[in-house]
Amino acid sequence: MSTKEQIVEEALTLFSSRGYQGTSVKNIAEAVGIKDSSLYKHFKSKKEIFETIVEEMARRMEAMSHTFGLPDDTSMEEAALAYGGITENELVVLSKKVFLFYLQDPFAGRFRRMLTIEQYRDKEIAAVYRKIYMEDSIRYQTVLFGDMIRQGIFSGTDARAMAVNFYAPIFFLLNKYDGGDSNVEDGLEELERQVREFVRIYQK
Amino acid sequence: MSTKEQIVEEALTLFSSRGYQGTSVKNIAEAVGIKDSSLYKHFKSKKEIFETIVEEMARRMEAMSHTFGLPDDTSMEEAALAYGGITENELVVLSKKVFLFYLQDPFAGRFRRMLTIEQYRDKEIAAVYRKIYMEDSIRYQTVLFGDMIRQGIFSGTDARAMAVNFYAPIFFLLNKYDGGDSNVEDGLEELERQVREFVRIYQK
DNA sequence: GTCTATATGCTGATAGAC
DNA sequence: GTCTATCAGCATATAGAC
Repeated sequence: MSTKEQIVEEALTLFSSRGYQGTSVKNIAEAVGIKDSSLYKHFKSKKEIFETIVEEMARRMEAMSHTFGLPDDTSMEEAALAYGGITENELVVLSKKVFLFYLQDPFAGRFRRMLTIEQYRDKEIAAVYRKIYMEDSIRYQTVLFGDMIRQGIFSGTDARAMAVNFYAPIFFLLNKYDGGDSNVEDGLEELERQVREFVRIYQK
Repeated sequence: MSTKEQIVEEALTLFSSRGYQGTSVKNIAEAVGIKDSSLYKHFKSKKEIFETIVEEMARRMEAMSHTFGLPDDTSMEEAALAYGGITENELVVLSKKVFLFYLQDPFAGRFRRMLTIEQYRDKEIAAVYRKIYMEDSIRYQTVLFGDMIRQGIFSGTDARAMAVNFYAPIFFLLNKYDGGDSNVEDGLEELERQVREFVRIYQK
């Protein structure tokens, strides 16, 4: 890994726990193992490091087919559009994948925490945060559940409300099991419970 | 309002948008209209201001009967325990009250934003955040929906999953309509939609 | 309880040697 | 592309006059 990549890496770790203002250029340089002055050969300012992180994440999200945030989110859509529909257990497995991705993916988890911290000081950051974790996710899943209602896999009259009922508990548990010493396995268990309740409610 | 109260007031406003580290003692003093050195006659350190805010909020939350966060949250419980049960419209009105309280209450809204920002840098803050906005809320509502299932107001097998299905969308929309220029009325509309869907799903 | 003055250290950033 | 040296500004906090 190049020094520039290391800087981005360590900066993201620090920004996601202490925040942008709570992290000094010296902190980042020390984590990388160079002097703070050397860091300016790679980035012209602290702000440029932050912007590079945001651009890098946008690039990675774009690389995934939809902004649901899944490396393989097409599997759900394919399942829904295919003959047999999606089973309850498939939905459980899929939800856990989304959950663990946003929580533990080496980049995505820290990035989400960073945006959570920084959203209130900058309108642009707030817009990015809402787009990724709220608007895009809900929009995509609304289409998905709309399809599944039409195919008779689920009952329901309001695909959007259904999408929120599916995604909001994931978002809620993500924020709950986000801290330092919280147990991820408890989170997965609670998530499974919610997904099974979701299926019980909406199944035909 | 005393100078000390003004300091707490202005500090909360600044902490909730720029964060603790992003706010200087001078910023706070300027907002109050005094010199930064004068501020130290009221608080011995910047950290003490922060701690005073947290204690003040804990005191206010305690003053309300339950940590659901409602000034008059008993109304729902009473309704549930009374003869007729709670109507759909009553649940909509109640949800909007909770939503607007956490979003716009002069103290609660800024306090929630402050904890959201500061949760990752300190385990104690994270614990307070989770207790207030997750554990207490869910625990209280689990009891509530358990009662309502027993009384035959709602169908359901898992009161806890039901509580999460009721509260998670509120939490999600709270975070969504939290930013600077987002429209609160849109949030209320979306909330009402979710509550009506909730009732549709769980009504007997 | 406000002010001015001051101490001390850290901040982001630059210049220039190697 | 790393280092040392240096800068001006701002941070938290204290001392002491009024």
